[in-house]
Amino acid sequence: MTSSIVVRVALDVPLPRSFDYLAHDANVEDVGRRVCVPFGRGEKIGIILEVSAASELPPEKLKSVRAILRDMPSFPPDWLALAEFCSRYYQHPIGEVMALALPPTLRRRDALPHMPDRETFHITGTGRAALPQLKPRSIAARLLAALELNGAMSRREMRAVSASAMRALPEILQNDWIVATVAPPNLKAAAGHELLEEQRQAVDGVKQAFGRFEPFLLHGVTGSGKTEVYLRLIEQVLESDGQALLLVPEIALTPQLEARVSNRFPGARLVSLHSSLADGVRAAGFLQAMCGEADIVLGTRLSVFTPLPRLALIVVDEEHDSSFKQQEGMRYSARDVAVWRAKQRGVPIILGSATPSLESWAAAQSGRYRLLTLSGRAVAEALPEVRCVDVRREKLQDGMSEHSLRAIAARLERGEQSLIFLNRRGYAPVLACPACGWVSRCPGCAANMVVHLADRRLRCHHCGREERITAACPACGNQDIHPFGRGTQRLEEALAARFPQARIVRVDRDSAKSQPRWHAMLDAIHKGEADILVGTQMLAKGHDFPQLTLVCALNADAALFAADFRAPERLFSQLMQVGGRSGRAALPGEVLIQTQYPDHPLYRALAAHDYAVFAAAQLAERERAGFPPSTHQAMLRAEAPELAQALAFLKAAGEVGDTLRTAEIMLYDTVPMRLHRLAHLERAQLLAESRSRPALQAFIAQWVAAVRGLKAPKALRWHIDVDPLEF
DNA sequence: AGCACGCCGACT
DNA sequence: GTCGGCGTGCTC
Repeated sequence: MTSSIVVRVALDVPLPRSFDYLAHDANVEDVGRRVCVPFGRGEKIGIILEVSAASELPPEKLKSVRAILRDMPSFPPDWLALAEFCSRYYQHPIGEVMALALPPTLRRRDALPHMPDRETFHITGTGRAALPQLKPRSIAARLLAALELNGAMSRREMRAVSASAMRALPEILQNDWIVATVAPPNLKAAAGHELLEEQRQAVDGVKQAFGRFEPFLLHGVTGSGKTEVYLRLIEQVLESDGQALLLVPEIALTPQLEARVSNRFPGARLVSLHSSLADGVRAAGFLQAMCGEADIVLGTRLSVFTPLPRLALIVVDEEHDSSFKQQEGMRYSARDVAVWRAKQRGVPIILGSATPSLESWAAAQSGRYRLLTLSGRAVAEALPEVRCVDVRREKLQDGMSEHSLRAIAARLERGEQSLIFLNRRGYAPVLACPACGWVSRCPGCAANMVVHLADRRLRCHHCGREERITAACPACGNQDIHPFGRGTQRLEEALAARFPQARIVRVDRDSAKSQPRWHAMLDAIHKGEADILVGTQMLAKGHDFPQLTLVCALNADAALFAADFRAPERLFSQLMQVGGRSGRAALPGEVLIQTQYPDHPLYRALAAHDYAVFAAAQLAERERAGFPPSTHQAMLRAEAPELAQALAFLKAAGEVGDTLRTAEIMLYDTVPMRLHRLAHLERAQLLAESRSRPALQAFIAQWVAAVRGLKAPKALRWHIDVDPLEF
């Protein structure tokens, strides 16, 4: 009997299992290594999960690995465990989880990216002694001579001596003619702001938790100095030779924060990671972090999967932001994964927000997270005054109340900026024919196509379809068709007509299409080259405009009575954020909310700047209605060309679910999604819910396994969304 | 997901 | 008589 070595390999295929291969030369060191294996008729790169003596499968079924890729270190056990946790928790195949966690370059058999050049080389005594004996024109001789002359050189400088220097390098190093040294990074921080008492307490609180797991919720309004708290703690982490992971919601926000971090720690090795990076850069950053050569990793949700051997602190900034939740493939929440990871690694984690997610807030209320509060604005400014403008009895002018218009006019006179917040881009939400009732429906989606008058096009904001606007009604030929409703473009037009002297800047996804344009706009606003800003929530995030003293919110009410139970939470957060833009400098700010419900508790809480009151009311309501966080949910969704197909599949899934569920599990009826058709696919969903997370986890594991066995039309797609955000 | 094999319609 | 439709089954 011959002894065999078997490796268990995770492969990027949508199958909920791993694959065994024979590997004669594998050893335990290879766990976590990349491996090239034959699969079907092709070959794939996978990751070795386990090395063992035997397989469950009969030996004749096993193929042999092509090669174990030993060109980089193995992924560490904690990284493998993280992937396995995600696979289990989100019911997603392990190979796909790992593929998603890796930068694309490492999923292929590509050459590894060039790492930053931090080594410097010096000639040794042996080298000096050997130099006269070498052929003078040889590469080795020229390199040694250059090193003798210059003292120390980097790889790049050595390449300048001879293009083939790198080929000669291994031999020269082998002979001890030269030594490589890596200059230690300078981890000294530049001076920060003076801390307020609350900031100091927050910093001290987290400091005491270094070296063990403790989750903190850092609650502080815009301008209260959360970032300074993070920076102080990162400073501490760097001093004790740790790595810090800083997660942020969006790329658009990253450059600002990145600049602030790198200015603060000019000598630290900062890696910034997000999906729009070039493959090589991303892989290099990932490897640097993995080799412990990066001190700070700053990135969007995907960077939660970066291996960090010296991890000492995790920060999730704007933790309530929905962009931490991936909305396709494995629908993970980077915030939740980060908390798990902090626990796994025994490090503190800070979730920071002015308007925490109700999940995090509830955790802080129950004592599971420790609450740290920054109640004042660090720069000693008053919070803006928030007022409701009752529009019930008023005839609005272009969607604006008299009061709002006068407030804008007053700002114009004083040379201050106003911001009009309307969370609806385009010119008008729909084009319609009053004669025959035709409306600009999207043929692929259960939605209207939005009028974009600037380029005379209709656009579906869901699937991206575009059409030219015709002069006459496509149904009846009537020449008199109109845009109905109001978007930012129309608002901009109306304001321009009303305030011809004002410089108006519109900020939405259309006007700030490209990164350079977006930055140019921000810059212009900053320099005071704009009087009125019109925009969507794009304006709400992370930018302060010193001359801005007025924010008007239009059309906020829609979210008050929306079907989605999270709509009020989002509205509160949005208004709080956009309101926070105003009055940050010496000028007091004012926020006007145009509403039909001036006494609504949400607006009252907002006017009082009282998130806690709002959150308590919402949590009570959620508890009453049995919504998260008092319950836990998992959503099974299906999409197919025909709604009946999606419904039938989910109905079958519901029936197997009923046979598997315990009394702790509630299975709802299958229903079409609110946007029931998207890009020609009909979509439906089925909700599973439980007060017990373990019970729900146990149930969905069985359920998904059973659903995988269900037969479905070829064109039908389905997925499970654990802890869904969207309904 | 790919990619095979496998049985029934309109084409050189 | 074949090229090809996508149904179903497998991948260590």
